[in-house]
Amino acid sequence: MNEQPNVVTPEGPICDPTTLDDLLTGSRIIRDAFLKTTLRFAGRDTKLISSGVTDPSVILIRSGFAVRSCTMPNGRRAIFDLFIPGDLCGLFHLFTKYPMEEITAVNRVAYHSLDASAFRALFTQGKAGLSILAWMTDAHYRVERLTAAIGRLDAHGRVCVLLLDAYDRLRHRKLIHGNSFSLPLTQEEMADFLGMTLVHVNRTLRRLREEGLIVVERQFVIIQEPDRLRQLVSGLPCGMELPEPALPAEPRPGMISAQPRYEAALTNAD
Amino acid sequence: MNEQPNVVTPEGPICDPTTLDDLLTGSRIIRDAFLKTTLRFAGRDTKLISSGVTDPSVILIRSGFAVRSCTMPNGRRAIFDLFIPGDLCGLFHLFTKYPMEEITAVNRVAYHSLDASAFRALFTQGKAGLSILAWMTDAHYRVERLTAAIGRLDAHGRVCVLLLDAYDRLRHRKLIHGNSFSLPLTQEEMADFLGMTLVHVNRTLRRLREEGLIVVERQFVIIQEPDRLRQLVSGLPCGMELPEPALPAEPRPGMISAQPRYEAALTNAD
DNA sequence: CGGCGGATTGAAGGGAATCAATGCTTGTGG
DNA sequence: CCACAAGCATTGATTCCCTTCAATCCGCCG
Repeated sequence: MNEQPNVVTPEGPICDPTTLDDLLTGSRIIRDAFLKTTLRFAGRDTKLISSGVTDPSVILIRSGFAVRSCTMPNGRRAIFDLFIPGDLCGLFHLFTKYPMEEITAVNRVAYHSLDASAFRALFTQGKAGLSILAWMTDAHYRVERLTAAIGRLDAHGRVCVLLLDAYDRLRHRKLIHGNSFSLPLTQEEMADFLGMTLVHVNRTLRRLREEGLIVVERQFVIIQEPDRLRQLVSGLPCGMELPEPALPAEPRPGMISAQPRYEAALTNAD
Repeated sequence: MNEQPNVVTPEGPICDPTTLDDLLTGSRIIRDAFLKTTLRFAGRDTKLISSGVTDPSVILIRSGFAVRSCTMPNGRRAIFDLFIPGDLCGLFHLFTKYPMEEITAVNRVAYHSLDASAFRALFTQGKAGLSILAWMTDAHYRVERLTAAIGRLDAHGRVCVLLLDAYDRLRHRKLIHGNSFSLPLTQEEMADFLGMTLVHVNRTLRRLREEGLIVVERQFVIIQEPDRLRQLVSGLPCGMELPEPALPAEPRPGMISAQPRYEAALTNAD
């Protein structure tokens, strides 16, 4: 039943170099299309895409965080994905006239948006289609990873997955460099993400702090033992670390200093 | 916090008619490409796509069931998706050289397969690309629905989701017509799907039977109160009911009788 | 007939939810 | 500048759903 040993994937799942190159090209086309649109802003808890809206659009996040979620009749909420700066969201609304899910800013968010038909047009432009596919694949892996975590890990493990994943994604996108970062999620939001309750998230965070694994204080996270964490959550499906074209540093001038400070990059705080 | 009433989506999320038409055209191209390849067979517990394999391919299921899953170091398994006849699987392996996940037959499965590069070629052929996108979207909705169920529903609700979804998908594909069908999953597999234990799946099934909602006996399911069930699990993200071209009825001659029997269609049993 | 995989059921324990109260920040208005 | 309220974080006590462990049963196949 457990015959297969931990097949450690060598450097993670990644396709061949030529395809990687195509993906980068495609992503540039997409990025440029978004950058031509005006930059918009949304405050905390604003819906970037509402549930039930007729013609949803696709969004490129420039700064800030957002989540994809839905609320059930009993009032409980389930969060499926966390979007960080540079992410494309709403890809899965391309064919749905009335999405059940919504995308909400957890933060002050700066973004560009393209309506579904304009985005579908992109699809036939050179390598852009391939890139869209890759973005969707990436998003899909994140949900699968989450599903596995919620279904087969206890509270301790789930919180580790959430924090470690955020850490890794922010690092991969070069939005942070050290071992700490700001994560503007309330404990209730973490709970909705991980299929737990606010109270239990709190207790679990305390335990993690006592164990010296991770410190979370206010909305500031310090990853103390990345390697031990990574070991704890091994075996879950993992993403692809797609190549990504850099975004022009910051939407608003004056925010970019010589060495980018992550607080500025992430939360648009002073 | 719970201000939005149950926005019942009128007839489910579906895009505009012209796009629907394009999708159907695209799906036909894809279907034909698969049908040109030889038909293969796989027995129960055979891996259609193994984890860690270098160049995974895409598969069209002709008959039988399969699951997408991964096994964690502690020996526990998580199942992410259930594939039924007519499904495309392995779409999310297009860019991953070493997938962590595997696709396993839960049944005797007949299928066609195309390797990743051949499938990627399809991508640029007319509307096929759009169709692939739609297939991925559909699969994505299923996992999100599962995530919400595991995270925010109790055992009772989760089992309902699993059985009702299987029922709806089989019906949508016209593989069954009545209110009963054969579902070749063991209780352990259901447990891995729903983030529960085998024992508790069993108890929950008993409770459902006692309540007169669903009867599951051996691998045969009878949906007794579809409407009450649907109400129980409302609020979850729901799929799109894509238009699909019909597949030629049965891979092996002699299995198709005047009125198709679901046992034959689903399990290849005599 | 014996063995095996799957299903079923019981008893006991634990992890997480629930209920409830208190503290801490932050922002707002007097 | 302070008071107050609102939202979030923290902690305790209790309950219960689900897991774990274990035994038995059933149908099937060699």
